[in-house]
Amino acid sequence: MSTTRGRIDKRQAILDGAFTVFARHGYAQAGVEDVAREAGVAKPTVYNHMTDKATLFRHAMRAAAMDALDQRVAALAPLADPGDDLPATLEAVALTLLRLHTDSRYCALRSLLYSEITHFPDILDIVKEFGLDRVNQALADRLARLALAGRLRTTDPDLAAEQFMALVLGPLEARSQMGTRQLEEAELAGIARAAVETFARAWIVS
Amino acid sequence: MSTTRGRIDKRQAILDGAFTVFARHGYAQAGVEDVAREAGVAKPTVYNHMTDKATLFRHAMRAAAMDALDQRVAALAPLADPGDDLPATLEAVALTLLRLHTDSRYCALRSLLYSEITHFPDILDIVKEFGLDRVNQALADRLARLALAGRLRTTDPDLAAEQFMALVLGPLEARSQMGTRQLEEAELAGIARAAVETFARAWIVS
DNA sequence: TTTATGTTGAACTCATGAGTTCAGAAAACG
DNA sequence: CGTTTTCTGAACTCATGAGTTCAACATAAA
Repeated sequence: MSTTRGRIDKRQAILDGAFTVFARHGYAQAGVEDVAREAGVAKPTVYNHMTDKATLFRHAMRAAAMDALDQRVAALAPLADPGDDLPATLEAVALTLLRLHTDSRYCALRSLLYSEITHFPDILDIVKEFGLDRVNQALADRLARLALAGRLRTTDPDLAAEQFMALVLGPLEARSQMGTRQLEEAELAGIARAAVETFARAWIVS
Repeated sequence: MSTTRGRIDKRQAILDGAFTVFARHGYAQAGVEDVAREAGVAKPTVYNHMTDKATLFRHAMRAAAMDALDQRVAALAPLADPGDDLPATLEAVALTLLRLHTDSRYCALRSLLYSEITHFPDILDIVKEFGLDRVNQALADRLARLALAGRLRTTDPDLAAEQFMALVLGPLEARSQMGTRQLEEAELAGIARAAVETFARAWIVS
């Protein structure tokens, strides 16, 4: 087996610590020594698991992106069976998405993707595999069901999903000052409300 | 005078070259030597004008952000006197904004802001002074005039502006794969069209 | 031409951090 | 228990890049 080594498996601790440190200082400014300390591990141990600082970065980013995608897709669950009040359900989903988007680890993930995409062209694969496109697709699936049930205009579920996400997340990014300002719950709720109101005028039947 | 020195004033060349190099490699990976070469200047000359690599970065970012803001505000001009066809005017403005947003220097500016905001907390001032908030405000002003003229629902011009920007730029960011994929003109036009259609349903009078 | 200022290239110092080495400790396993 | 595997800490090599120094050079103004 390779799952149980001489000691505990430190791999996960290393990946977590790596993401934490990269999130704090950025790729170039973060030291492998810092990662080791954050993970409660010695520097050579890091190199036992990861050949490179670059490999370490890629694995840490991949893990964080997977995690983020799972959370977001899970947030769409209420749309599988919305009650009588579709706008209320949409508003609840929007609010959950907004809360997830204000999480500091997610903000850091986005920053890192944006900043290192030139230096690591291959992390684009991570975006394609675990990025917001996937959330859009999942949302479009839900909306397609609703259109089929006659509760949504039946033109283009992909476009509807795209615009819903834009109406929810766009104002957040505009107001959050690049993730530096922490919005209160009430403001998030206001954004969700406004987004759903506009979305409803364009897409919800009667 | 300090405007005319012993030779030509190299300051602008240094700032331009600095932004180009920072955009290519990121702050940490970019060398002052590279900046000097890009600007066609010797390394000590850079230190004659800028005390620090950090100062160099701040000045270069500020200049680039000012430039970007000017372009965007200028793009709103048609709304000062829209013809009979308000949706068409909005669509034209949206398309111009989309084109500006796909410019590689602007993408680089956003990447740099996102990635270095933790290491340079004070560039947040640049965002506040020259960021998209200013565009939102300018747009809200235009929309307020239109509301007063009875051509727009008169509830909240700030919200309308925010949602317009979200509907235009949100789908762009979703589709452009973090600025790596270059969209064709036709796709941009499609985004603008869809954005204005939804915006019109929610905000345009009859 | 003289003077003051700015520019140049090259060589320099110095700190930082990636990646390695190694002898020894500690845990898992028989 | 002994063996094997992994972890540890400290010290090491080595490349990179920020910032400086300096003597020679170019230019504008006096």
